[in-house]
Amino acid sequence: MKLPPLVQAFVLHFGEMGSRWGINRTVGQIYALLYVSPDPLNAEQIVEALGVSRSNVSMGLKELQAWNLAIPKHIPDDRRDHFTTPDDVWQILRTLAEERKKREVDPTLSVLRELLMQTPGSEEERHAQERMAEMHALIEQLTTWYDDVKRLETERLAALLALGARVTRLLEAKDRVVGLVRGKKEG
Amino acid sequence: MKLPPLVQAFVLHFGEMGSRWGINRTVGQIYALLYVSPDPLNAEQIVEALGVSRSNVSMGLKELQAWNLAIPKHIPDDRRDHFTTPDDVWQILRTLAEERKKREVDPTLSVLRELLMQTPGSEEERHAQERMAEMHALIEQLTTWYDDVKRLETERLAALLALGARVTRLLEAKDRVVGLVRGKKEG
DNA sequence: CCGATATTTCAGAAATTCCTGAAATGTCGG
DNA sequence: CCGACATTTCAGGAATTTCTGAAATATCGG
Repeated sequence: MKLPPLVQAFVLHFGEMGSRWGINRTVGQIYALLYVSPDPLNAEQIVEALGVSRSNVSMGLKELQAWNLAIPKHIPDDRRDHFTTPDDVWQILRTLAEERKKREVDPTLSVLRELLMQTPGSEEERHAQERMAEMHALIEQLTTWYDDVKRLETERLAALLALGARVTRLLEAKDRVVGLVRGKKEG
Repeated sequence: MKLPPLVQAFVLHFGEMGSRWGINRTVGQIYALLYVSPDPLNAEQIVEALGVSRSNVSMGLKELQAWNLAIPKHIPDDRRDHFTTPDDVWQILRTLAEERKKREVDPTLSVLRELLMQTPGSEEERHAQERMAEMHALIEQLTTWYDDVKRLETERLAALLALGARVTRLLEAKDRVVGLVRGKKEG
């Protein structure tokens, strides 16, 4: 691997973290490389930069495309496919959230739904189902919130994040106002 | 593995999902089993229920304890350790978020900070560092929000979730009110 | 301190995942 | 249709992770 030290450190880190993120080392490294690269890269360039096999790069790119984290970019007068990552980090965040939800949450949600349909055949099963219902309710609430929030434009989303827990103050303020208005009407 | 069908299906699912969640099959299965079990279980009972080796269960329990997802429960007049999962699903959510952040986000944040301190030695490195700065800023913003929100009591947190994207309406309403008040003062 | 029981450690076997090189397939200009 | 190049597929070897059984360690009542 021959890369500027800064880039190399970044790429190696993504390789190492790969296993924790549920991707393999090469995929992590390819992503990191594309992310910091000023221009789209073709497979051969990635092979040279990372020192891995051509076929490994091919598979890695395929996986990144499946995640929508690598996008092919056509370069005029060049037959080879070139790839970049989406450049807006907020878009990357959305993509990551969407894909992880799809892979890590949705299957469980669907299994839970299925199991909750069944009739328990014993007290033990009844209790288990109750616990599954709790888990199901929580996941439903989270995904509903997520489906809602993901539609916000980036600017609003950022504003919401910046506000953080202070939104609750706003909620309280709202409640007070509502209380006031009710008081007026009724009083 | 001899378990009621409902429980078995749940346990097997968690085992299968394990790899996507960054834990191994046995750990997933142990967690699932403890989660739906009405009473704390000891290692031997887990061995019987799952049909895996005693040592595997021992290691699995150790890992779950490191995640704060299995807690030892002393049963009077019994030397053996018994385990449960935290029973409040919201608490489980908090624990999961905290642990995943610690394992999957913090290391990257710290690497990014370090790399951003360095002086780029080329235009390529300068550009890379710029991209890293974008990523760093996003992660900082997310973790700041998270650190903020995680302190909320469950009830408020749930309220916030239930509100979803509608908080933005509240934000707009607030802006209007502020505008009104300003108008009054100034007019 | 002893014996009984519970738990942990750990080396190596088993299973899984990752990576490679070779061959197959695809795609383009001429 | 051919030749040149680009990409993908895939069998099997390499690396890593998971799991087991045996041995070591820990803990308790007596």
